[in-house]
Amino acid sequence: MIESEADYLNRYDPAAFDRPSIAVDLVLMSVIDGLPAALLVRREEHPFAGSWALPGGFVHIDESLDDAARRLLGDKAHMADAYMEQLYTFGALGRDPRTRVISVAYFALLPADRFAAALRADHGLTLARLRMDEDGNVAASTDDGNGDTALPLAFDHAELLSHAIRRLRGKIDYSPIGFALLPDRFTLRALQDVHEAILSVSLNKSAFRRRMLDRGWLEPTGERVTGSSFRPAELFRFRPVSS
Amino acid sequence: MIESEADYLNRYDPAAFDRPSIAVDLVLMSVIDGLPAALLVRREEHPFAGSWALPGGFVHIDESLDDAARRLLGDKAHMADAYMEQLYTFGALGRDPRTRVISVAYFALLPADRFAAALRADHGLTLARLRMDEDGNVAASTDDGNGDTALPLAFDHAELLSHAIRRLRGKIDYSPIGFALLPDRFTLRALQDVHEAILSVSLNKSAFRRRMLDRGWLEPTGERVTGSSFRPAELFRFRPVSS
DNA sequence: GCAATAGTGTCTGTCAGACAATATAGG
DNA sequence: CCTATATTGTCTGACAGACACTATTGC
Repeated sequence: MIESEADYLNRYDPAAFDRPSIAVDLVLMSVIDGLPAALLVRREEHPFAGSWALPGGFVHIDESLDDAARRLLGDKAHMADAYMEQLYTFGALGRDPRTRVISVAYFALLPADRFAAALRADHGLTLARLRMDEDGNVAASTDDGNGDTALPLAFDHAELLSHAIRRLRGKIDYSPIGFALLPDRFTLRALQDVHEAILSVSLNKSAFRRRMLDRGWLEPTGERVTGSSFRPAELFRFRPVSS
Repeated sequence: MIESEADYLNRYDPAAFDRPSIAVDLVLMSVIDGLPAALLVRREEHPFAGSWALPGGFVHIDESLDDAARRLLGDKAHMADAYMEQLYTFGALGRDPRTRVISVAYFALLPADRFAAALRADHGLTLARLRMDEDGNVAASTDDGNGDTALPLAFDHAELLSHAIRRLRGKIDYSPIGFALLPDRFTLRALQDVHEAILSVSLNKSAFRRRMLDRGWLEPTGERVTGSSFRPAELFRFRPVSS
């Protein structure tokens, strides 16, 4: 089809049209105490003052989306790298009441120890436990010492979290992304705990071991956990290539 | 974390920053003659003059991404509705040599007859056959009467097509999206042909029938194909709810 | 030996692939 | 009856869930 005149003008004089702002929001995830968790920031200003939001920021004109996500990972979570994947782009009209903002959501998977380090390094971050109900709705809460306190979520960020958990659930069984949630060396029980937390089901022990070992992703280190008062478990390492 | 001043200013004065343009590109797909197919537009101007591109356009300031995709479906493919899904957002720096454009790709699935109708209605559209090699690279070609002629693809649109085929491959076996590629009533053989074209493998006939019938998605109509000189196949209908 | 968890073995049901057998339309 | 495709039936191997059993550590 011949390009219409409107398209032609639009392409060659893009400044003639109002343009949305483009942001990247990060779902920084881990598994903490048997539950999926994410890092949130408390909003101090309107709109949604007092609610919690995902860390994010605008995309600069001279950086790719992936670069923007990596930059924000460093700025907000104080780490140089992590497993990261683009999730979905949110572009509804009223999602930010101030102005038109389209957000490209990324999610990053972090081992629990690096998650804890980010929380120590930046006291503006809050550790949120995530629970998804049968309808796919996600609620965030935090342990404030007296138990579980709900954290109201700003913007459409509950929806972003829901997408992140569903993506993770869909991929964890057939892709090696689960290993990004564990330290370098880990036991099969720790791996199973991560899978159970993400999927929110309990898995059969021997079937899980069989399946994981048959995948060819696990390399026995020969080392074992120390300090247990019972039979120590073997430590495994993730082996990236299976061919 | 307290919002940084830069973020604050950015949020409240977004015009102070250069902003990328936001486009939506459509991967309009079907299965034609046993191969996945897409509708392309020939580019008459630089850059990529003489190459083929996916139909697309800019997102207006007062419409959501989904609305923009639906609008373009009507403008470019002349149809009111189709199964449509957001695919991925492409934001590399040099992807459009003229200016910074971020493209949100959507894909739509169309039955072969509506695909053919779009081609008749709009002679600017070209039917492209898609072939994906082992590395996931997609090549487009067309049947110009003398056989298969390659169609060079503009921008990063080969990558968009690759994402579309991979998404389709990943979902067709466990979700009912395959039915969006078939007319209202269809035979099990036609359904199998669609699956084989998408997955680029040949499937076992009885196992396929068993699996599909067990899914609970198929409703026998009691009617049969007419005009065959052999045993006529039964026509089925897709039944959306399985509960 | 006891407690507690790691790790193994075996049975069974489900399901997909292979492939043979039967059914039915037009001619 | 013949041809060509539709449809069904059966065997078999792969694999996951259930669950019991064995192994090993500190005390």
